[in-house]
Amino acid sequence: MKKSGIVGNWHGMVHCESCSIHQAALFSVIPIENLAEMRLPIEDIQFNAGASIYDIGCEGSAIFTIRSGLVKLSRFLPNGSYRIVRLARHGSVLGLETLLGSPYEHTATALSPTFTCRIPRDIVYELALSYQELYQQIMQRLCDSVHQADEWLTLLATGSIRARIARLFLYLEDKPHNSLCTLLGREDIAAILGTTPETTSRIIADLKRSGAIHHLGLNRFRCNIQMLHTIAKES
Amino acid sequence: MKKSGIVGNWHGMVHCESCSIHQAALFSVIPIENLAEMRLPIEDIQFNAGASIYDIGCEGSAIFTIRSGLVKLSRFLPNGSYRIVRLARHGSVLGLETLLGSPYEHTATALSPTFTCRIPRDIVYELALSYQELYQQIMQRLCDSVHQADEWLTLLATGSIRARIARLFLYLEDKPHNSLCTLLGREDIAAILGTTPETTSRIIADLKRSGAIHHLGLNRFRCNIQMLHTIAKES
DNA sequence: CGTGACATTGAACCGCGTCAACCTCGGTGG
DNA sequence: CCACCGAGGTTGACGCGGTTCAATGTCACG
Repeated sequence: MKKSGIVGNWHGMVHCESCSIHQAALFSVIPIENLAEMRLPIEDIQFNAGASIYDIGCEGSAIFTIRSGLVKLSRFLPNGSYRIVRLARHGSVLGLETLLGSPYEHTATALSPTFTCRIPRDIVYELALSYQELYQQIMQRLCDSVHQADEWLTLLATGSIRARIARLFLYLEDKPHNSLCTLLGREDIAAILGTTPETTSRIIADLKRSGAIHHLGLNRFRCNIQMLHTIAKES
Repeated sequence: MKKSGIVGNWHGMVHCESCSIHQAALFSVIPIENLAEMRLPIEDIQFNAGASIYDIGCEGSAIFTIRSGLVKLSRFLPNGSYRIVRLARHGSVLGLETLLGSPYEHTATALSPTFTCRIPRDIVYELALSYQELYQQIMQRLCDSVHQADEWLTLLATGSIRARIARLFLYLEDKPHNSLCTLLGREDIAAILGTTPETTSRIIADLKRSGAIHHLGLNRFRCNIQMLHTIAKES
């Protein structure tokens, strides 16, 4: 899970035209043959678990596409506590606010080994001149972020902690591999739900006892979707 | 505060070129003389306090610019409770998700008499063809929404209810008319903060006693900004 | 003057935070 | 190879903050 390095590792320039997630990526609107001949200065950067991708308040000049991995976006309160406001995965784009001239609005931290493409802001501007559909793509991403944020608030910041944890399990469930779920560290869960690691731990133990989830080792769980849905509706 | 009608009242077509909030509006990027000759099918619609502007899940074909008034955007939970996820005021644009083909993602309800311009989606598409800067405008609005949502979560859904209420006062303060603040009904406040009307009422009474706020009648308050900031930092 | 919607207050209960002890497990060094 | 160590997870006891339910107060409006 965790290795030595804290900062991202540069791994050379990427070839968008042969990207594994091309069809899900921002530049999917650009014909592959054109991408191939453009030689864009897009870098492949990897982050170990725990590494920071960028920090809140920093003037950035690039966005990041996540090819694989899991990233948390956090914000801080005057009193020093913090809250995770979103998770980003495969296909997400981070730091879109820099396209509009704002500094980064979150601290982005890798939760698992994460592979990203760093795309300089100016490249996006340039491409948008020739490919107006790129605007649609960006608008779509922003719209998705708004939707995600609103759902986050209603699902994961409302009601009893028990219900929130059930909703988090359902939220994290790998839909393809049915009813399997990889959970985060207790402190991260607490920062998502607005509670404490202790309460989190207690309630998860409770869910295990009641049979709503089964521990498979190393934070992997098999979920009883039915029961979790019932609990999610409570309170 | 509340009159008879529940639905919006149609008040004729608007003249964008002479709009009171033109410089803050979506179409500010379009030269006034061009706006004048276009005769856009944009309607002026008013809503009384309590009236619904649109409902979550409905297929919409228009966005709304708020010329004046106050609007709450709500989402609902499986168990019937609901949460206010954002407030919109003078200059805000509602329903941008329809531009991307999604149904409305909130129920939008006027909290005070509200004057809006209803702009059909197709008009935006059309104008964007000639005025690409319009995309920047829309992206800016979306980005603002994301930022607002994230702040909402960290400020108004985190920490003790006492701290949240203090932050809400600071959030609602009319910056120009210093330290004055118009509060909402207790139930709406509760739906913003994720608590109950009773707790809200109790804590507001407490803040009055401690001198952090002074009641001026009909939900108007004069705030002691210093004290509120101190309380906002607690817990 | 009566009525209904909303705000306030009280009292009892309990969910959750807090603090502290203990356990578990993977990594490290002797 | 094993014993130790430290980080993170678990569990217990206790108290506070916030919910709940119910009664009462307040004000705008018919």
